[in-house]
Amino acid sequence: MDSYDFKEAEKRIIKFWEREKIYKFDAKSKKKIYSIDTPPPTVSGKMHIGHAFSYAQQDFIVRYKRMKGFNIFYPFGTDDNGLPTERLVEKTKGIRAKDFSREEFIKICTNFLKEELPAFIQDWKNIGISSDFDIYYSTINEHCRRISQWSFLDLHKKGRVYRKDAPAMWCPECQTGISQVECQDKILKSKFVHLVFRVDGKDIIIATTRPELLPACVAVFYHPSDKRYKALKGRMAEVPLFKFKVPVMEDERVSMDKGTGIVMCCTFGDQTDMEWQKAYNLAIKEAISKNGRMAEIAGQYKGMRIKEARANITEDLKKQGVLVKEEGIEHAVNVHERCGTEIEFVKSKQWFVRYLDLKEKMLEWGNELKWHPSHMKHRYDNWIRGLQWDWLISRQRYFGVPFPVWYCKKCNEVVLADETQLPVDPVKDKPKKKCKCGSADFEPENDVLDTWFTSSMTPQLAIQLMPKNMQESLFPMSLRPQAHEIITFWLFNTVVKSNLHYSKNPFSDVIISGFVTLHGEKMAKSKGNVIEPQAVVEKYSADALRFWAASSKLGEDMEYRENEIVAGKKFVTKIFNAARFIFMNIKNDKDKKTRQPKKMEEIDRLFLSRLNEVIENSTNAFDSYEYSKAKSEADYFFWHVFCDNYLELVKRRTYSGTKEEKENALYTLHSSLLAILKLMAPFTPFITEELYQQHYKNQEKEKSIHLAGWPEKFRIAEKKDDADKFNLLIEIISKVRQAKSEANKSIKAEIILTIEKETKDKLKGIMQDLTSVINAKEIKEGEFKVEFI
RNA sequence: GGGCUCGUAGUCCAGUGGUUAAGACGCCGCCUUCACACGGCGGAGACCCGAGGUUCGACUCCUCGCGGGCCCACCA
Repeated sequence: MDSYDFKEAEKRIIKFWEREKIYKFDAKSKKKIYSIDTPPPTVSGKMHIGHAFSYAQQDFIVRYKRMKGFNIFYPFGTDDNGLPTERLVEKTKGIRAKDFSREEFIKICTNFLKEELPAFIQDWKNIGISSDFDIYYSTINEHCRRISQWSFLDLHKKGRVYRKDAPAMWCPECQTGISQVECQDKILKSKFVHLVFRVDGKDIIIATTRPELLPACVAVFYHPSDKRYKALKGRMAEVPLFKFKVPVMEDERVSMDKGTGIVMCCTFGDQTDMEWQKAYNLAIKEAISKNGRMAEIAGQYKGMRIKEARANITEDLKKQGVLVKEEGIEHAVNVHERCGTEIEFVKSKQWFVRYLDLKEKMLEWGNELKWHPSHMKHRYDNWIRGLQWDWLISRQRYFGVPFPVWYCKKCNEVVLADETQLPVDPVKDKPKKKCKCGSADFEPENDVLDTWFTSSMTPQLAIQLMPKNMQESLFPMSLRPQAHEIITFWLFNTVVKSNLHYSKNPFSDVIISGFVTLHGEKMAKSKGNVIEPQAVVEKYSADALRFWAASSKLGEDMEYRENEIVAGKKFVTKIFNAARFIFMNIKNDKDKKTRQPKKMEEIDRLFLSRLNEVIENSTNAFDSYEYSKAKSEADYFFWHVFCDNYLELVKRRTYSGTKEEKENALYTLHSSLLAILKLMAPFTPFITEELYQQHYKNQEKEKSIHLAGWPEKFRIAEKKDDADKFNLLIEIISKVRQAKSEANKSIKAEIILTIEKETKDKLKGIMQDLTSVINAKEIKEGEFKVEFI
């Protein structure tokens, strides 16, 4: 074969891996298990380059562990119960979720996924991810709904979930509660109005952009160190227009330089308002109701839309002379990304997971994990320290895992589903028993669970696909690989859930990958700066893509440059050609010398000694998750030691050496190439598999290089000054090449070389190799000199 | 505003309390019987973001800046 056709080969090799079940988890094996809590990618389109980058990085580790002899449990799931999938379906099908019943919409989504998923998952296969794709879950399927609902029931049993009235983000236009991901920042024009509040007959001026919230005002705040208002502490302020009185209080959350430095607090104004309500146990007043209109307490403004009320109230404030100043401003507000409407906080009944009391324990759980890189733990800690609320898990969406809950119409009692009937859809199904009060008339819970509530169960989602007797040995898992921006969501929630359910951490090690940037920014569809990995694979091969991904350390973001991928492609070509040279000289199995010769040539010994160093360094690097170091060790050795020097040194013997010399050379070439292939197999699984299949399969036990053992050091007699001797040889070769280049001579030009006697003595045993590689007619003693003939 | 992180040749990145600061891409020059021109060899190219400090000595440790990024918070 003259050249390597990666397009043909990679397709063929993927099929080979699938057919031979190379990556199958062996449930019967006695080998030690290494299990991975694989991130389930969100189904919202195609695999993007960031996916390719981080999944390749976790795959390096997994492939290494597999070669190290572990029984690998590497499942694959897709996260498709969330809003992104819902949105994708709506977009692709041109429909709107709210026009369907939940059951209908779920059916549409499920069918859609059934069609789209194989192509979606194929992208992961195409970049050589070595998951056992038969261990598969989809976070919306029955299996996952059952586990997610079980989780809810279990937490309920443990007293960890509760339902209560709480402010929720609400879109008055769409009339639905929304989650944080549905919010968007938008710069809007607004008016800052300065209003007069009266305190003990004195006027104080308060600025606000929301005069329509005046009827919900419950207090006014200033900063404790603000001397202007210090005297007012504990007094009552009279709210303009509405004429009721609220206390003047101090709190550090006020910024002295904003507005007039004194602010009104309305229970559902914004986040801070709600914090104050909670902190000082202030009254709860609702100015805006769910339909987006003014509520009862707005008096004459009741029933008006928000903007209408704002205009009317502003007008009336002016009339009464209590509006002293009006200034136009621009500020960022949260809007509903679908309709652009400003988000309100509205009181409604929501389910929560109670966990604020566990902050100390959460920090301990984090300490018990082994973080790679270690600084990523700070993000976890920092998030916990800043936690202010219990986990709100209800979402007013359609496509998601329903709460396994009904409410008794007669006595309002919460009725839970029975574990045996999971998964349930309360809208469609009925409780197994009557309510305690005897009634059988139930109201279903319409909300669905936060998608993180389900994805925080990924270890169980995967493990429970296995036979019961296996499950215990798979949990906790060995490794959680993921990206850093979701430490506070996915990782945190998984750790919490696992500890609440099972009183232990879900995994022991965590590896955090960075992401791909373009011009310094994270690649994202919304920024329009995406590179499609599919196109990269098509043009340069999956090996090249992975080779590039291996050049960045864990946790480091990397700037995308197409040129870097070229280096990977060159590596593939180079190793193919190096193998071609070797096997040009080894025509058949008879020529293969797999046993180490009794009397080894000095140059071979020196070379293998150097290779041993690489094997050791590479292994150590992998053991501490430093795959990029492992890769550069092997890559450097292959290119600069093996190809640039050793192959040239050994040519004399392979072309014109004695039988013994030749056999010795071929042994070293044959066995060192295998070691190099193995060292590179985690990174470039395709070309290494191809060469293994072509040249090594017959003599090796395993049917794939990826099942073959990780290379062991060669058993040779190593001496202290081996490295010095080898480096000295290479240094001289390099100096001769330099001289030839400067003289514009061919690299093969014949020369007479002069070197110091001392140097010559040091190179005892390898002078003949030196002579041939530089094509010297003679090597003299004296000051270093290169003469052309 | 808070936390974390990064800042090394035109570009992407290695790296260590004392090195001739590594490699790759790009650039320039030379080299074609004998694995590879999808190549080889050689070369040019870096006051290691800035200012202080610790030290006999810092690109490497500390402090403060400046700049990029991510997450969180804020958005009266």
